[in-house]
Amino acid sequence: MASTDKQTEQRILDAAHAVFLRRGTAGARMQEIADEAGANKALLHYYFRSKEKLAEAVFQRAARNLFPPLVRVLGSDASIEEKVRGIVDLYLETMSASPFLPGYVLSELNHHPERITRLMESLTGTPNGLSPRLFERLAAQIDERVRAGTMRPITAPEFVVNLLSLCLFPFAARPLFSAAFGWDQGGFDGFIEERRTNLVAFFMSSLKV
Amino acid sequence: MASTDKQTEQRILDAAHAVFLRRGTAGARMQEIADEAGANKALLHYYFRSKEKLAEAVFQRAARNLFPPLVRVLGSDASIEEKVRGIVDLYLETMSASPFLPGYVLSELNHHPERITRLMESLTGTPNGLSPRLFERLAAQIDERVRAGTMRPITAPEFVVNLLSLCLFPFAARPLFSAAFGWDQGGFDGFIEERRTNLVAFFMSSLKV
DNA sequence: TTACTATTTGACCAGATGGTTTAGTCATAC
DNA sequence: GTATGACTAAACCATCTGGTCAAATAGTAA
Repeated sequence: MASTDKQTEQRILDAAHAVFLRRGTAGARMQEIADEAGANKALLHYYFRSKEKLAEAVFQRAARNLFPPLVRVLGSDASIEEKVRGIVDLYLETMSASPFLPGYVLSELNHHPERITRLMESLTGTPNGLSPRLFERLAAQIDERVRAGTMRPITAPEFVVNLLSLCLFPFAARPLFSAAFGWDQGGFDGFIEERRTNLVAFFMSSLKV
Repeated sequence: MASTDKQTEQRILDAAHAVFLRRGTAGARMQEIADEAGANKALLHYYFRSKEKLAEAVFQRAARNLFPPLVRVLGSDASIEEKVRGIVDLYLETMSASPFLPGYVLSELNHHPERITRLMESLTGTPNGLSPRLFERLAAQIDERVRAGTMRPITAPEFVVNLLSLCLFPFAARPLFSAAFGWDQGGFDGFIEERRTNLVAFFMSSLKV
């Protein structure tokens, strides 16, 4: 129709994104994606050769949406407080817009470990699985404060794991928490909204000596 | 052969548990479950009518493994410190034994929200979706300390969400973290082992005024 | 217009999958 | 010995699913 080139491919990718996220890769059906894209099933294969290729494209896109900003913030020259606030803001904002993202990405990484290699490469830039470089700056900042006696000792991985856990888990477990605390959509949104300030306070407080 | 009644049914359930957890419900195949159970595909339908029923059974079993202990600890008369330590120990221990559990349960809850109702009922005992009762005791304990000025203000839901996030997320995101920090199996295990003490300290520290 | 390419479609296919059935084996109980 | 219930093996079925193809439909340059 009116859709030329990239228009259609993008439309398909968007539809695939939506369907894969809500059904999971194995549970997603090409037909449903086609319907959601307002397109023909054959057209999906015209642009992406197979379901697997399409899934890969969606995953890469989702991962690119999720991790590079994190690496950027952690590797920056901002202070620890700024980094914490930056990451909390980043994730609570992003995930509010697409709440299925964390669960989807984690599930994919569990079921397709081979994707992790490529993912890490695209994050570090280097083909090797070198990781420490990513958190070097952060580790140095922590070390500095610990030596100065203004922060409880904590390793960089522990720092990152804790922060990401606190940011992402509530979204991955959203149906559970919503049921447990009797939240509707608004209730959950309210919780997240408050969390933008509460979480920073909680996390920074945990670092005090 | 030598296996009577429950023996076999249990064997099938175990196999289904393993397969569903590592493939996800949609990705699991009845044939694979049969193979893993050392049984016939027809036998699966002999004990459980359909894949859906089998999946339901596995989920209920997984959930019963995951949540009731939590409710028990949180509702007990133990002090806040004891509760935190209890939950950390409980989850880091349990999840080390079956690392796919958190990801599986979260994924299921996202894809089959209708199961939550039944789950909550079995947790509270009541058919109604009443939640506050579960955390009443905890809320009172927190309130008490906040009034006494020995604890930063925090709501009971926030408390629970944070604690669960810190306990469960590392397992759900284990492939990611392992790749990011260059951990092999032993590296991850070591991290979790240290976490048993670190996490309690981290969490309690975050509650200080 | 014509010719050529990119895009789009509907019909179709082969294999996989959940599920059923049939026929029969093997203990154990009666 | 025979009836019963657990179990197996294999064939079978209806449906679903990913994937293909030839034909149709723009779109565009000559």
